[in-house]
Amino acid sequence: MYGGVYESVVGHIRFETRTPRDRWIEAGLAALATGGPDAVRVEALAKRLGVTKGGFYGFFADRAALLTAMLDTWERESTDDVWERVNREGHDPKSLITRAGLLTFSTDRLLPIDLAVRDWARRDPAVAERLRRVDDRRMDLLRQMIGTFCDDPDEVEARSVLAFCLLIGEHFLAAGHGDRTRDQVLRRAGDIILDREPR
Amino acid sequence: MYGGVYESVVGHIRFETRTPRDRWIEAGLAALATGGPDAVRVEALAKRLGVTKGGFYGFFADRAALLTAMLDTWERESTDDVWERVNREGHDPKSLITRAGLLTFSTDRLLPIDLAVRDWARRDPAVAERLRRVDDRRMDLLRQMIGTFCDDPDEVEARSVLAFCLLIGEHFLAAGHGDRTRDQVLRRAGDIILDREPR
DNA sequence: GCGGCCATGTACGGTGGCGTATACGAAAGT
DNA sequence: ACTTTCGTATACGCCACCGTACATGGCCGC
Repeated sequence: MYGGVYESVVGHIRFETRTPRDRWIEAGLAALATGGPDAVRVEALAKRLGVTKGGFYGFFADRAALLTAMLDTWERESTDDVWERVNREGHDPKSLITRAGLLTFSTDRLLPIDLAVRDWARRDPAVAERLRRVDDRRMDLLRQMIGTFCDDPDEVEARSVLAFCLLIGEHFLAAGHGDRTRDQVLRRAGDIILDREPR
Repeated sequence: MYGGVYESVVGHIRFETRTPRDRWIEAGLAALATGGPDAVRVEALAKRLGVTKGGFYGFFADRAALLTAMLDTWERESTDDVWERVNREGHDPKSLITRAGLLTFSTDRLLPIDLAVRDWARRDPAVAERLRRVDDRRMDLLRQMIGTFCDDPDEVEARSVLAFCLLIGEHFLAAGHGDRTRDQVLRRAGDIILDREPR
């Protein structure tokens, strides 16, 4: 029982692959997002992909290699995402922060992975280093935008951290807000960070 | 080779216990803090405690029962901690927030557990419900204190969430701050949240 | 100091996951 | 068509962990 066939290219040789390397990585990231690093299990991914683990070890030396590859693509996609966000939306700094999804953290795909990686980074120094690279880029973006309407560099840094922590912490905060929506509260919090009149 | 003996009391009967229930829970929380829920493994805890798992199943029906008991004590200690923090330190709201360790999140013991529980809650609804109870209490405290110098209830809510997210998010943020210390930036961020002049 | 109690040690079966070895089978080239 | 190639299925040994059954040996009250 052999499934469909997908194309891959290595060097100049074109050959077919039923479940290419990328699909393993994709499944791995999905598992990471749902259940953390410990949920990334070769045999479980195989089952989810409708195959056995037979082909896995042709692409990866072992489970650790998959985890590394997953982090590679996550890091790349995440930084690309930051870049794309800046170019896609206009250049008005404040609206860029809120509208471009810096307050909603854009993609639904990357967000759960991001949160999982953050927790993972607390235990694995190698992951922490990658996360730091990604976070540094995002912070640069925030500093740049907040710097357009705030002169004191210390204050820029403080407001940037505030923005970032709000974006992250929101997803780890379980409390309710009475009659208000989480979104309402977040918008108002954004007004404070951006030193803007509430609408 | 039998180790030391600890006392326990159930009903009116006093008996000895070498590794009482509490010690299993304690070890479980330590493992949770270090490696997440998946790291809480009966045999690993036993090894860490210098015993075998023989006695474990006298205290707990199974691994799940331990996890529940762990969450019980965590929830109790966490809410007690909030209470104690209010009473221990003075009653000046702003200094209470920063000094009482709401900006340092007090105990070194509870913090790592707290962070682990937060990630855990994203996957387990039962954990999420417990976390919500704890967070609601903390948010109440924040609202109360911030309400002493801020009248607009919407703004109180926003600033409270901002404070909370800063406390949590800080530990999930990997970015650096150039020359500045994380603490310096946090203090300045606190100034913004508390609408206070920077010192 | 004797007997019982009870936490612990020991041993076991079952499960699930990792990584390896080998056979199979569909394409693609010749 | 025959062969090569390469992903996949299958089967295996290994190990870690769960939960159970039973043996063991300190404390305790007597």
